[in-house]
Amino acid sequence: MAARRINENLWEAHKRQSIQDAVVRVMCREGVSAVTMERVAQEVGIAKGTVYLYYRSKDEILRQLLDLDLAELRDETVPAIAAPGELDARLRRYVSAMLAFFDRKREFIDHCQLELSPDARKQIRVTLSQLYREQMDAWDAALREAVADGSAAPGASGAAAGIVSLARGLALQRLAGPVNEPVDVAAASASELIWKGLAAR
Amino acid sequence: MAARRINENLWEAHKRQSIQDAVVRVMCREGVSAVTMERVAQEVGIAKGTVYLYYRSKDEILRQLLDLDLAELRDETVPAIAAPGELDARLRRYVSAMLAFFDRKREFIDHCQLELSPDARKQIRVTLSQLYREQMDAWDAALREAVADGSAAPGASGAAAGIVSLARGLALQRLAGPVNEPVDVAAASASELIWKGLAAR
Amino acid sequence: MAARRINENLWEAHKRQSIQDAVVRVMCREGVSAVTMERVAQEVGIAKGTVYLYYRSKDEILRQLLDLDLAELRDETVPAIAAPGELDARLRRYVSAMLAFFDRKREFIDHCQLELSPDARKQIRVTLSQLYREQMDAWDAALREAVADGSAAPGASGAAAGIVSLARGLALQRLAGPVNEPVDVAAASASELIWKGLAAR
Amino acid sequence: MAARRINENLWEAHKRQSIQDAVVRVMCREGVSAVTMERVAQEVGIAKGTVYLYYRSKDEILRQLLDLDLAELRDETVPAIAAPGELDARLRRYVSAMLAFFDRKREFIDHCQLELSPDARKQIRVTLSQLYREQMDAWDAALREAVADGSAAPGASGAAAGIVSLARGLALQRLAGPVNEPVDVAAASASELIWKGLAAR
DNA sequence: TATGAATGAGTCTTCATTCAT
DNA sequence: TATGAATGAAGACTCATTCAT
Repeated sequence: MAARRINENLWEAHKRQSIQDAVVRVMCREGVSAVTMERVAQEVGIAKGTVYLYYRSKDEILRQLLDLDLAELRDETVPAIAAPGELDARLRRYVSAMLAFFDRKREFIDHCQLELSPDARKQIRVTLSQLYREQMDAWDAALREAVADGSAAPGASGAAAGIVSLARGLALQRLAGPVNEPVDVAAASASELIWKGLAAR
Repeated sequence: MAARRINENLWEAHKRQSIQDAVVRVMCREGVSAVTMERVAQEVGIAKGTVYLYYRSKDEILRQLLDLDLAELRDETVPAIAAPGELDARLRRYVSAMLAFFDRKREFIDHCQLELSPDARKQIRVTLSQLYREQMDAWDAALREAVADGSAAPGASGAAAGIVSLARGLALQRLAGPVNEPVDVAAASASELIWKGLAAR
Repeated sequence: MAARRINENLWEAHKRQSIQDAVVRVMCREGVSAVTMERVAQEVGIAKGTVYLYYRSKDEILRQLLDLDLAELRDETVPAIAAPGELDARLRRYVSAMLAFFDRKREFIDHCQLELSPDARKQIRVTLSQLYREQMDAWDAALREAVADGSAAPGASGAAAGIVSLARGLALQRLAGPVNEPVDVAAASASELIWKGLAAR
Repeated sequence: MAARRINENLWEAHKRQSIQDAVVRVMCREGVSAVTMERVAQEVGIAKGTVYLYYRSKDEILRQLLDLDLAELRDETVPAIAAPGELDARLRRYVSAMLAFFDRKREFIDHCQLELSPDARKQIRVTLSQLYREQMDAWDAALREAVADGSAAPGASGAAAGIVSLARGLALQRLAGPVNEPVDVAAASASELIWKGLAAR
C-alpha cells in the first residue's frame, strides 16, 4: 500500500517533470509565445486537459519552473563561496558554477523572465535579487577574512559586488552567442582578471 | 516641394517618436502585458488605427524601440574604449557609460526582451551580441596597445571579455534592486577591481 | 438465484439513492455550478467512473431527481384534496402540504430548474404542468360537490385555478426569503383568505 | 457635435438592445445552455468580439436583462395597488398586471434565474424579494385603509401576503402550460375568489 | 490624414464521458 | 464491480489588425 503510494508519487513527479521539460523545449525551439497549453500538451504527447491534472494553471507551471531553477542556482553557488580553501580557488569555482548553470539552462533562462502573471514576476525578481544579495554577502565575508589574514590586498573587501556582477555578466554573455570556451577556461581567466588586475606593477 | 517633403518627414518622425515614448511609458508604469495597441494609442492621444499609419505592426514598434536603444548603447560605449587617454581612465569611463545607460532605461530594458515575435527576438539578440563583440574587440585592441607600451601587465590582453562582462553584469545588478550608489562611484570601484586585482602583493 | 437478483437490485437502488442524496447536498451547500460529476462522486465517496455504472449521464441523475420529487409532491397534495372532511379543512391541509414540501426541498428546488438538457427541461415542465392540472381537477371536483351540498357559495366551483395558484405562489414566496411563520399558520391564513374573502358583508 | 454625441448614444443603445433581444430569442428558442457568446453574436449578425464592445462580460448582459425586467415589473404593479379607486377594482388591475407581465416575458423569465454568476444570482434574488415586499407593503396599506372605511371585512388587513402569492402563483401557472384564458378573465376570477371567498353565506 | 467599430483567430480553462486496468 | 487518468469539445474572453467613413 505504501509502495503503491510511493509509486503514484513517483509517477506524478515524472509526469510533472515531462511537462516541465516540454515547456523548456518549446520555449527554446519556438520562443515564448509558442508556449501555449495546447502546444505543451502536444509536445508531451498528451491532451490539453491532461496537463491540468498536474498543474492548476499555466502560471503554476512557469512559476515552478523558475523556482526550481533559482533554487538550483543558489545551491550551486552560495556554498562554493564560503567553502574552505584558497580564496582564488573559490573565486574560480564560483565563477565556474555560475557559467555552468547558465550554460545548462541556456536559452530557457534567457527567455523565461516573462509570460508570468505580474505577481509571479515580482516574486521571481525578489527571489533572484535575494540570491545575488546572498552571493554578495558571502563574498563580502570571504574577502574580509582574506584581507585579515593577509591573503588579499587591503581594499579588496569592497569588491564583492564586482565579483558577482562579473560572474553574472559573463554568464549572460555566454547566453547570447555561441559558446567559445569551456566553462573552466572562461572561469579561470575571469578569476585571474579579478585576482591579479590589469595593471603592470 | 522639397520643404514640404522635409516637413512631412519631420512630422512623421515626431509622431513615431511620440508613439515610442508612449510604449516606454506604459511598459514602465503598467508592465508588459499592458502594452496593447489600444493602450498605446490612448497614451499618445490618438486612435488605434492611426498608429498603423506610422508602424506596420506592433512588432515593428518594439523592434525599432530596441534598435534605437541598442544604437544608443553602442554610441555611448564603443568610442569610449578607443578614446585617447590612460587605460584606467578609459576603463572607468566605459563602465560608467554602461551603468548610466542601463540606469536610464531601467524598467524598460528589464521588460523588453519579450513580447517580440521570434524573428525580432533573434534579430535583437544578434545585434546585441554584435555590440558586445565590438566592445570586446575595442578592449582587446586597447589592452594590446597598453601591454605593448608597458602600462598594463603582460597577460592583460586576454581580459577583454571579462571587462565587458563585468560592466554588463554590474548594469543588470543595478536593474534588479534599488540603486544604492551613483554611477560614478560604482564605475570607479569596478574599474579599480579590474585594474588592481584582489591579490595582496 | 432470485434472491441474488433481488439483492443486486437492492444494492443498486441503494447506490442510486446515495448518489441522489449527494447531488442534493452539494447543490444546497455549494450551489448548482458546484454539481460536477467529480464533486458528486467525491461526496458519495466513490470514483467518478463508478457513478456511470449507475447512471448513464449527469442528465439522467438530475432527471430522476426531479421525477422523484415531483412524484412526492403529487402524493402529498392530490389525495389531500379529495380526502373526506370539511372543505375548508381540506383546503388548509392542501396548502399546508404544498408549503411543507417546498420548505423541505427549499434550496434544492430553488436551484434545480436548470442545468438540465433542453429535453429534460421540457419533460419536467410537462410533468409539473400535469401535476398542477391534477390538483386543479381534484379541486374542481371537490368544489362542485361542496356547492352541490350547499357548503360552498354558488360560483365557487370556478376557483380551482386560484386555489392552486395561491398555494404555489405562497410556496415560492417562502423559498425566496427567510421563513417567518410555521407552515400551519401560513396555511391557515391563506385558507381563510380564500374561504372568507376580503369583502365586508 | 452634441447631435453627434446623441446619435452615438442612440446607436450604442440600439446595439445593446439588439444584443439583449438576441439573447432572449436564443434563450426561448434553444434553451439556456444555447446562450453562448458565439451564438448570441451569430444571432445578432456580428462577430463574437463585437459583443464585448457593448458588454464587458456575459454576466453583464444577463444581469442587465433581468434588471430591466424587474424594473418593468415593479413599475407595472406597485403603483396599481395604491392607485385611487375601489379596492376590488385595484385588486383586479394588480393581478392583471402581474399576469400580463409574465405572459409577455413568458419563456424568458422562466429560464432566466440561472446561468448567472453566484453574485448576480444573489443580487437578482434580493431585488425580486424586495419587489414582492413592496407589493405586500402596498397591499397592507391599502387593506388597512379599506378596513378602516368599512369597505373590507375586519381581519382582511392580514391578507397582503396571500394576494401577492396568488398573483405570483397564477402568473407562474400560466408560464407552465398553454395559456387558456385572456389575462383579464383570469385576473377577474382570481380577484373575485379573494374578494368574495368560497364560503356560503 | 485620422478614426474607431468590427473582426476572428487564438488563449486559457472546465468538465462530462470513456476505457484500460 | 470499481477506478481515476486521460480525453477533447466547448466556452469566455483578448487583442492585433483591417477598413469604411
